Amino acid sequence: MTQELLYPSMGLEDALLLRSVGDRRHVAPEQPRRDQVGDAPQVSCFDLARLLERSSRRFSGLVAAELTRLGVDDIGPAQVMVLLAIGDTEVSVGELLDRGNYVGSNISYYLKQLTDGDYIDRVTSQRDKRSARIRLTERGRQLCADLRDAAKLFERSFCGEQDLRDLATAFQALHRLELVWANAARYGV
Amino acid sequence: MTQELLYPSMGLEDALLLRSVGDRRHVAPEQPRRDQVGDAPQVSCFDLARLLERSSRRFSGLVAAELTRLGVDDIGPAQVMVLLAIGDTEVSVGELLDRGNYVGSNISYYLKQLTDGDYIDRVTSQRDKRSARIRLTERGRQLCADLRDAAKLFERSFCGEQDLRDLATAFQALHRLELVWANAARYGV
DNA sequence: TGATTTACTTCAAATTTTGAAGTAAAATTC
DNA sequence: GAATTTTACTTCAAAATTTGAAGTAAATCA
Repeated sequence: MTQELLYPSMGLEDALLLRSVGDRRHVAPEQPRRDQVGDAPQVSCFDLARLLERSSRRFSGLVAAELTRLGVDDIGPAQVMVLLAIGDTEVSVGELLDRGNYVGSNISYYLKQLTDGDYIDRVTSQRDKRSARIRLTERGRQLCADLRDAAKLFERSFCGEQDLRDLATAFQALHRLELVWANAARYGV
Repeated sequence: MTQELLYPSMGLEDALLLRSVGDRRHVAPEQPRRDQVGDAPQVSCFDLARLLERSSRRFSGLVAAELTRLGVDDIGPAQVMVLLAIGDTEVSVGELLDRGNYVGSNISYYLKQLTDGDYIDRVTSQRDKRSARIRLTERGRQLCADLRDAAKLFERSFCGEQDLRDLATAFQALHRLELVWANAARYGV
């Protein structure tokens, strides 16, 4: 996410020794409880959920900073997420709703901003005129590319092999859990 | 998260076959790109970040539903997260800020609501009168307990062994990544 | 054909988040 | 030991986001 390589090869080992933003006090998220010594750490879905939120906030902060650096000031991290959710292909609003688990009116709101900022194009589908087909404009594509570049650079400078494996691990595990939660929303709850 | 066991032993295998909330269309989040066949799937931090958001939203929905069932209508999932972040011990506002990576005024706002709803107690610390000491009231403790019970029940009914392992895996991996991101915010960016 | 459903959008209200003060108590500096 | 700075918050108002209840227009169904 950064282009200024102040600490080109800092890995997590160092990260663990560092202080949080602003040096107010050190980063000390609770550790998951261990029920008995020797057990695998007990993680509740709440522990995980709070970590999800915290990580999201953290990441949004990074994106916001990168947007500032790129001189983009008409959209924020939330809109960027939608942009990235669209990807290279043409999608319908409904697809986006599912992809991000958004609410309809919410996506509409974001799409309006993205249209106003000329990041996306909307064309009504010919075969179903209720449905809007959405894709990135050149500007949108460029922004995504810039962000991806920054991310690549960031990964190379701040992440080790292990971190990248963690990324994939977290993704897979979380993806499975999300399905369980989606389910619970559908039934159960 | 649920107490109605409509589908007592539904595992992820089944989940994969199910439709999303409202049956509008099926759950089809993009898969991470594979650069080459046979490669481990390439996951970018954006892919992960969007998954984090989506999962959070999904989970918030579950908590909201559970709150409704419990007859709690003066606070929402966001406040619950703060409540859970407090835990069994007495904490300062600053500690909470770090735990959830919140902004100061934001936590203040939540704490006010939680105080109004009698979920927490705030006492000014004697040794540092600027600092507020915060802990759960009986009501707060009870709510947390109820939620944890619901989660336990939910886990038992909806999650298999693999899911629980995933929970732990995701937590650990994400925890590491969060540190990298925290770092980037501190330096780099 | 008329009724219903789907795929969205709009709008207004409620909620949440941010940022720029402000306050009061430590801790530092002079 | 008085003045300054820093810390640990709170408050307030503005901005951003989210929700929910319409509304519209096109498809589909009966």
